[in-house]
This record gives sequence, structure tokens and C-alpha cells, in this order.
Amino acid sequence: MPLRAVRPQHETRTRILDAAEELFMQHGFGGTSMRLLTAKAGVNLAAVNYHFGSKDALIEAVFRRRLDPMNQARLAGLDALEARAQPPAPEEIIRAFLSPTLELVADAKGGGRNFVRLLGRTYTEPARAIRQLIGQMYAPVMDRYKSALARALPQMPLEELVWRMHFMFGTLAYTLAATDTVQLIAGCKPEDRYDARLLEARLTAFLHAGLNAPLGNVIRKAA
Amino acid sequence: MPLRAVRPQHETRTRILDAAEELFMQHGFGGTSMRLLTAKAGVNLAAVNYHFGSKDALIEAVFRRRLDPMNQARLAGLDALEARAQPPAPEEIIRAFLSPTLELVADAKGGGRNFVRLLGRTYTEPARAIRQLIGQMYAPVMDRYKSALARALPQMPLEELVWRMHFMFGTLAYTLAATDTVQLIAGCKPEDRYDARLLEARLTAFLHAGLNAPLGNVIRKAA
DNA sequence: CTAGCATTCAAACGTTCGTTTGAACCGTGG
DNA sequence: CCACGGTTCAAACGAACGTTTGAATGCTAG
Repeated sequence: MPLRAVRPQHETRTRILDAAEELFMQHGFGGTSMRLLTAKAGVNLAAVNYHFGSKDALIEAVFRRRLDPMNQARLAGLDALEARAQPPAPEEIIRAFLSPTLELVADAKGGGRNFVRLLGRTYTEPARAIRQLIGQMYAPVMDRYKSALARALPQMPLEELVWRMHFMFGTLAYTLAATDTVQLIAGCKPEDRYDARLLEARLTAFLHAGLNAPLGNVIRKAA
Repeated sequence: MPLRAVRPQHETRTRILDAAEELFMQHGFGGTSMRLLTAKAGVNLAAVNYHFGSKDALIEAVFRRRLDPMNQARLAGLDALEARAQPPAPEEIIRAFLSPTLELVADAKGGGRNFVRLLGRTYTEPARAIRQLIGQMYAPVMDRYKSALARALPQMPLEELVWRMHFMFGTLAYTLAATDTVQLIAGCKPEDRYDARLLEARLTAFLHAGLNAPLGNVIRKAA
């Protein structure tokens, strides 16, 4: 069993996944044809169906390759926080959730940045099957983080917490997608757009403040 | 010049716009075929090309019908705030921006809710032409609100303000899209999902806190 | 060396897409 | 009454799509 054949064995798969990640980010799923995709990957048109079965299965593989490790890291980060003596602060929990994503943002060469932008867009994907796929992959993570935040913020009604997590998630998703549709980011220094450390500091400050916003108005209106 | 013909004159156009709004929201632009669209609208297949010229022009018309009045209302709201004696507070500015959108959320019958969800998704639309269209329609509004917030928060660096506006916009967009990809909203009372007053209270509290988050960490990291 | 297997390849399949065509329809003004 | 402009209609157009096919290729094991 020679070793030299181990890598090239899956090289075509990897080339397809890399090309798909970038093209899906640029043009969306429907806007990326198999012909364009295989041409960019430098493989035959039939290679996608041979290696993945179908275009839909390729889409799923693109997400699984990045999202499974990312969410595992999120769970591990929470495990580490909860293993300590004192209970984790809300801000620490937010950071544990954010950092696996922001590590990908910092990874320009490996294509992680492409994937993160793709992911940000996919949260609002119309195709039901894709939304379901993402939802399934996130479900255990969201459960754990919801419980952790509920323990860290015992004074907050669970329903309000759920909404604020939703807001936080939206901020992250939109920031990552970073399509600059509303031409805001155009007004900031370009080199800051993908400075992961700076972005993390800005996001954490914003989200932590939002999560801990006073409850007064909401409770009064909800009553 | 008989009056009875004035309304039916554009009935086909309206029927197409209504059907397009709902189908684009459900299946996206690429996922909505002209045949499905015209069937739902109860018009002939060729009607879209006759009345709008092309599918792309129809997409633009769908957005112009709702977005132009919405952004005009945003500008009018800001005018009203700035016409008063004392300068407007940041929270008031946020509310002036949010309320035209939330009025559409409350409009279930007229299809405004459909449009708002469509809009939330389109901020992250891969197709460049559509993003540009939305960006153009938002540009004057964002300029005015950026200036207003900068005056209301003189101590905040402009660059930081731009990022926080970006975060705020993301929160709104994702909340409106409300695809529940991450299965969070599933955990809240269903009737609250479209209670515009409740949503406005929750959003305003969250966004106001985020906008006024302490600057310490960011400035230190940026130095 | 050869048989066997995984992979690659060019070509074609049937379907669906947005758009166009030219005739039919119909209320209105001359 | 007729003729005309705006509108609707069924039918067809060429292009692009995802997928399938069957032969060619190249490495591996016996």
C-alpha cells in the first residue's frame, strides 16, 4: 500500500469543494452551474455526480466540511468554560460562540473566509432543504448555548433571551455576509474589514451590550 | 374619459407584482419561474414581458413599489425629529428608522409582511445587479441617518459608528427574514413573531444598548 | 503480464428556463 | 359601422440546466 496515492485519491473531491465554496459565495447555488464549477475546479463535468451523487449532495458536503468542525469547536469552548470553578459570564459565552467563526474569517488562504461569507448568506436561503440542513447542524449547539446563557442571566425571561439570541445571530450573519448592500462598510478602512481581532472586539462589545439591555420597556409592553 | 377603466387598466400589473412578491419570498428569484408566477397571478405567460419588459425589470418593480415609500417615510421621520427644538436622542433616531419597516410587518393583508421578509433576504442576495439596486435605493437614507447619529453621538469615532450601524442593520435584516434557520424562534410564542409593537420594543432595546456600548475594548485593540 | 477496479472523459439526454412571435380579442374614437 | 391601439393568448424559440452514458484511461493486486 504505497503512501503517495493517499492524497491524490481525494484531490478531485477537494478541488471540487474548494471551487464550489468560492462560486457558491459569489453567485449563489442556483447561479452556479455545474459547467462553470467543474471548469473552475479543472475537472470533468461528470466528476461532481460521480463523487458526490448530485449538486444538492455537493452543497451539503460543502457545508459539512466546515460547519461540523466549527460547531464542534463551539461545543468544546463551552465545555472548557463550564469546567471551571466559577460559572462563565455572558460575555465569555458570546466569545466562545464567536471565535470559531472569526478564526475562519482570518483564514484567507484556506478559503475559510469564503465559507463564512457563504454561510452568512445561507441563513436566509429560500430553498427549504438547505435551511433544514443548516438548522439540523446548528440545533445541538444552539441548545447548549441557550441553556448556558439562561444560567448566566437568571433574571432574564427565557422568551426574551431567545429573541436576543436571535438578534445576536442576525448581527453575526449579516456582518459575515458583508455584501455591503447598504454601502456602509464602504466608509471604513478596507484593511479593517477582515481583521478578525478587531472585528471580534467590535462584535463582542455590541452584542454584549445588546444582550444585557435593560428589560423595562419590553416587560411593560408585553404585559 | 370614463373613470371605470382607470383601475382595471393596471390590474394585471398589480396581480403580477403581488404574486411575484409572495413567490420571490418563498422560493427566491431564481427559484420562481415565469410559468409559476403567471399561473399564480392568473395572467398569461407573456404578460410579464409585455408589462415589465423582463424578469429582472419585474424584480426591480417589486422593490420600487414598497421601498420607495418606505425610505421616503424614513426621511420624513428624520425631518420631523430634526425640526424640533432639542436635538434628537439616538434612540429616537433608531425608532424613526425602524418604524416604517415595522408598519409593513403589521400589514399581513396587504402583503407588506411578505415584502419585508423578501427584503431581509435580499440584503444578502448574491446577484450583483439586485444588490446594487437595493444599495442605490438606500444610499440617501443611510447618509442622512449616519449624519444624524454622528451628531447625536459626538463622542463616538465615525468608523466605530459605521460598524455599529452595520450591526444594527444586520439585526433588523435577519430578524425580518425570520427563516428560523437556527430554530430559535421556534422556542417563543408564535403570536409574538409578528406583533409589530412587541418586536419594536425588543429591537429598540437591543439596538439602543448595542449602539451605546462602551468603547473601551475597541479603542484599545485598534491602537 | 494481465485482469480488475476506480476514475476520467467527450458526448448526448430530456427538461426547464426566459423570451419572442403573430394572431385574436375588445373597448374606444372617428 | 369601421378601424385602431392596447392587451391577451397559445405556441414555439434557442439556450442553458443537471444528469446519464459507455468507452477510454491508469493504477493496483495476483
